[in-house]
Amino acid sequence: MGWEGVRDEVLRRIRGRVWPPGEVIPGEEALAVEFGVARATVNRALRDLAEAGLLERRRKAGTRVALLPVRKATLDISIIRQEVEARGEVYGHRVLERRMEAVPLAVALRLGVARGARMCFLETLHLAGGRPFAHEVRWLNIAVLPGGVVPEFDRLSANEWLVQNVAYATGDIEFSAELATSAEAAALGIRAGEPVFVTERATWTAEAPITFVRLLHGPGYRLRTMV
Amino acid sequence: MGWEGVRDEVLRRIRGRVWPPGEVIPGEEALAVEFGVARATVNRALRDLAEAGLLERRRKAGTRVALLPVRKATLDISIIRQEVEARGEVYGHRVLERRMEAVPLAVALRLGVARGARMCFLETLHLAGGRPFAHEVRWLNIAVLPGGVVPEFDRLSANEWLVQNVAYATGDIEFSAELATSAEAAALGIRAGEPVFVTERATWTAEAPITFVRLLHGPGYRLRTMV
DNA sequence: GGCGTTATTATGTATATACATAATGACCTG
DNA sequence: CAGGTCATTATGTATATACATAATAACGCC
Repeated sequence: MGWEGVRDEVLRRIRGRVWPPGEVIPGEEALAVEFGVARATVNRALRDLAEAGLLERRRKAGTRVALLPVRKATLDISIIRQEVEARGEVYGHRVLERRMEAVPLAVALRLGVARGARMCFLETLHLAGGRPFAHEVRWLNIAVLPGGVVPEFDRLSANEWLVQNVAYATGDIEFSAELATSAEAAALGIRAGEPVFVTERATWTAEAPITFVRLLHGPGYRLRTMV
Repeated sequence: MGWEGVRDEVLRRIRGRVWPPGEVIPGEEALAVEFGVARATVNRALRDLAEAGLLERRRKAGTRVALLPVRKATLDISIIRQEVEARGEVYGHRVLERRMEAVPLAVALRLGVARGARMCFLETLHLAGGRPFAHEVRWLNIAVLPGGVVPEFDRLSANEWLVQNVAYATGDIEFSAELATSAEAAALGIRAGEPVFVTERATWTAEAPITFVRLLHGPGYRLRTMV
């Protein structure tokens, strides 16, 4: 039995309430003997379940089944083109606006730059099968662009361009529900006052902020994940 | 240097484009020699980065920096009470409805039960500091309840009760933006036509479907995650 | 009994070694 | 040269062993 086998058997016992929530399960050594594997193999299996939030492990105290399991769902944050193509539709995008602009206060706070700092403002419409799929508003720190030159983004979307040309970065993401403004509705081809699914994402490296994006998906859009 | 040290150094090289996207990085053996650690230690570090979506690993082909990194953001799916208490507010909940009902077609499809199957219908309001926080509509398979008896859910919310009394389960989650109906708006204390953040979650075990929940958060609610 | 110190213990990590597995690329054959 | 076969190779996993670490439990002192 490999580590996945051990994991599945432990999972079965948790689900089957052989080991109910809150209960301390046998130690790695004991399980290794029971399953006839090395302790390292048991460790790998239990570590995996702990990372998934089903077990809580503490040195000396042992391993117990999580009382209130904070399940961890993993979202795949993909590039919009991938998302559209995964639906079997043809991807396209149009740059609506592209200029230098002082960032709004909210964006400045989110990215940690001085208020009034000048960044590249981009407004883009992403298309799926020729129809509006998502409306994007983005502020981009030109300091991180190689050579300080802002590309046209007419062939490659800013998202994709950044992924391929700027260092891998960390960031945070916020999802919310809002009402489309009339301008946003017009861009997305929906009526004003219809609900939009908003994704806001701030990205930065250790050295500098990179970009803040606000992405709007029209009614019917669903973000899916498995637990 | 431990495995986290190796991971951080590799991450630094990826971010610093020492190893640009698409490039094959040195093999585990070579890195182990360079860093002065065992191959298992390098393996642990690279595996971690691969799980995060930054590296792509294939036997024989080697390890390369992801060209289009599908970043994996982990959402912590917690119990609503925890979420409210994490905001420093007092949690409460009220059961609005509780009856047996034939499931709507959409729910039947989502849970994989026969259309028209009878399940327990629950309508609940979650409160934060006495004010409406989320509106919950739930269908619950009574077959999975120990003894087939439906609890009152007046002390413990259905969510929490299920976590503690029914086997750990798998499921899927969908997030979307919708407009509140007048009934929903009334329950949440908002105006009809305001946008709501919708979380729909289906849960089941290998044996049977457990529950389908539709959770509505009013305007201002934000789902946050880090990448 | 209260409180700080120490011993114990389960998990965490590191290592060398060995073999398994999958995918590539070279080779061989028709 | 096409196409299938096989050797090669990097990662994947398993193992025994050793030591590190954190947290508890036991101890002993005042």
